[in-house]
Amino acid sequence: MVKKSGRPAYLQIADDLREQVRGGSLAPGAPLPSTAQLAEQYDASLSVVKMAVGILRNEGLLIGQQGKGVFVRDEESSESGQGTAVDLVNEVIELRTAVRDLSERLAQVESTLSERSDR
Amino acid sequence: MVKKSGRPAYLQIADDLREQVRGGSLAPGAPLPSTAQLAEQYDASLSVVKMAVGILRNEGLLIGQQGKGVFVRDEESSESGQGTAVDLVNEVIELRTAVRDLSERLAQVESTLSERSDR
DNA sequence: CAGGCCAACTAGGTCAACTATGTTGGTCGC
DNA sequence: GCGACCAACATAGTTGACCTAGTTGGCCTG
Repeated sequence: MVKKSGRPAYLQIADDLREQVRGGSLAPGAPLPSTAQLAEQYDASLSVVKMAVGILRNEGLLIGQQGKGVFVRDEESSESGQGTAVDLVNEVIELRTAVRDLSERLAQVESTLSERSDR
Repeated sequence: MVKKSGRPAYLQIADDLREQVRGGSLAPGAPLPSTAQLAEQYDASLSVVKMAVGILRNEGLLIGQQGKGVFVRDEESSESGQGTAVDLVNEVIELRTAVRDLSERLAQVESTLSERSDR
């Protein structure tokens, strides 16, 4: 990261990675270099790399798996945070099923708890 | 931040602030407490507060002004592209984090229960 | 009184170190 | 061969420090 623009390093790295994903140079499902390797590659500290990855992880573009690595998200969506309406719809569908799942599991747990505490 | 959920502190703080904005307890244009005050208020380090603010800043919900403070985005301050869609996006983001949080807590409870019934 | 300087705040960025946790591969003893 | 163990590596989270830069208000000098 030698670019001397006023733009902070962690944003430059995030931009670069985002572009690599969009450009196909990092295919969906493919692993990124390790944090340490990226740090060396961009000539930045571990912290700024972790920040950059954190942003893209927050945007849903990357998925980090502890102990294994960071991977480009496959499946739908991608496209940066504030995406199209289609992304939003998909997100809502996901959330709806997630809520239904949670409700069922909660009911299960609750009944188990009340049974046990009753006696 | 004393909540003992598995959710990391910087996300809990981000969620809380996001909710305060949506709930109107932090009006558009209003300033947030200083970083140091927030850190004390949440009983967290400066770093995690800065991280939380950074996320919301990245989401466009907050606007930081160096030397002055951090303010809740004021409707049409800066373009921010989609206008009304931003509200929906924020709502979805909030729901997503809420679901993730609940999911983790449920998983915690479930594993505790199954452990206990094992013996 | 006016102007300028300075100290005390603010946010933002970067770095280094530590902990926790998960994955993987190799070695050692049986 | 197989299981237990262990070392090396990975992400993730947290903390504390240091530096930059903008803003504000008060104090002091001319």
